[in-house]
Amino acid sequence: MGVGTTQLETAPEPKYWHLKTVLSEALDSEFSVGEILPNERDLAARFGVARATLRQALEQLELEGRLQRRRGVGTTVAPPRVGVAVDPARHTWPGATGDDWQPVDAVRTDRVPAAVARLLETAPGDVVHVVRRNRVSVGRPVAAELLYVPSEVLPGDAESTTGPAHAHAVLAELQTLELDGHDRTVELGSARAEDARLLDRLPGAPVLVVTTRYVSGGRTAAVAVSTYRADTCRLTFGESETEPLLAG
Amino acid sequence: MGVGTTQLETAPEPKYWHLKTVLSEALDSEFSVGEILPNERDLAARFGVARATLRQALEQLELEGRLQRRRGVGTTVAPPRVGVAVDPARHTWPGATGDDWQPVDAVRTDRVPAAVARLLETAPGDVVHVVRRNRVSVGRPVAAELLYVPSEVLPGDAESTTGPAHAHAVLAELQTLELDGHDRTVELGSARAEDARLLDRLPGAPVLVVTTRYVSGGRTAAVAVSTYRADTCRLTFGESETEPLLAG
DNA sequence: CAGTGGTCTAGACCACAGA
DNA sequence: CTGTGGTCTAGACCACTGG
Repeated sequence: MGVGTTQLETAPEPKYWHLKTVLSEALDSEFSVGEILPNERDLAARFGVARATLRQALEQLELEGRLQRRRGVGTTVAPPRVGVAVDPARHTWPGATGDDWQPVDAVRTDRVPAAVARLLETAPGDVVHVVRRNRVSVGRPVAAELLYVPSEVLPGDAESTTGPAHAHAVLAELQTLELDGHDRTVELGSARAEDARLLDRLPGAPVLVVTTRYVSGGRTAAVAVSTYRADTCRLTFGESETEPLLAG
Repeated sequence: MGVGTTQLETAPEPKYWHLKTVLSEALDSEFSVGEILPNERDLAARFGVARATLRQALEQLELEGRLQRRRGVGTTVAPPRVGVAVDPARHTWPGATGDDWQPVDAVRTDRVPAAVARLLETAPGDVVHVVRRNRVSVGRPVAAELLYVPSEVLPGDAESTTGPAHAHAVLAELQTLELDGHDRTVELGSARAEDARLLDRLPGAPVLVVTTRYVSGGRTAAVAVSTYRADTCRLTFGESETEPLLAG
């Protein structure tokens, strides 16, 4: 290489990108999980950048699950992401004994999101039961779910029409059906206000949206839309049922 | 409720959040896929907010796959996310005939990321083949992958040690082994500089990182780290092999 | 070249947690 | 109350695309 050409071709690296790298290495070597970082104003001053630039780096690190920020409290070093099993080896309905979800309540409605209606193949006006469930892992809420079940597919409509009792009733009736199979999609989304509150995050926080379609008797009998915290969760899909391995 | 209490308990909604809602509805009703939006300065002026605030709303919409922004060009309405099958019904090694990946090249190295070394159970200094592969869907690059295969597990070390020929050689040797099973994790990440370039995105762009562990003969024989564009992709995991359904 | 989105600054005020 | 992160502003300049 010629004299002075050392840095040619290198587009100037954005400050926030460089900052992120520096911070990331500092987190590895100089901080331990749970430790609290200096506040944003101090950090920005220390690195000689505007607070907005420093925040851009912190946002990336939070997205990657390295940091956790809480208003009024501070920025702390996040623990490694927790592995959350999404694909139970057993092919069972939601609500089968031993799954990791706790039903909260349920309602009947004839208004479901268009995307869900398309999967359920329901017409406008069809009554659908919506069961809300939460999932907790190691003491922290990790996911919120809305489970949609068309009234048609349930053998006998439960007496209750709302509340926790109705949630249990809908789940119980599902178990009586034969499950032919299911498939799933995973995509990135941002938390709706309601889910954000349950997940202890601000609205718009990044989430992994898992959509599961349950098939019974040749039709889509239920659709579950599960919203996982993207910062703290690593979804695991296991086929080797003997060992946890990647789930650790 | 008493007079004047109508709005109590409502924390003021952030402007960017409200903006996002308004824009989202406008996208549904007044714009079609591929259409180009007014530029950021005009949009900000139209809504009476600073450009930074407008950008915060646009960023969210891009994260959700509603918009696509390109420097020097403009902001366009994104097509619906493309469904990408991650879980082939067939349990096969990467590189089996008919998979959707095209090998690019491969190298031998004794330096692999710590997380990968842990999965492979390799010691520092062990030689590992690293195969780079790309995945294209409907003409667009959707994923980049690094496939790590310890030299030990390959029956005969190929003659070539680098380049496209070596990539094919490593993949071919994998097919001769018996595959016991595999498991996967999915998590949110940000694109490294190299992957970002391949995916036609800026560094740090949100990606879905799929880590697949292939087991053969009681040990982890290979690990694939696949990086999917989170803005344009919806990962599909199918078990009902008869129909595409959710993949559409 | 002109126009776009991407980066960055130096402030300000607000919402929230905890003492 | 103080201190934290969250929101917002009104600028500026840079990097890239396309004609």
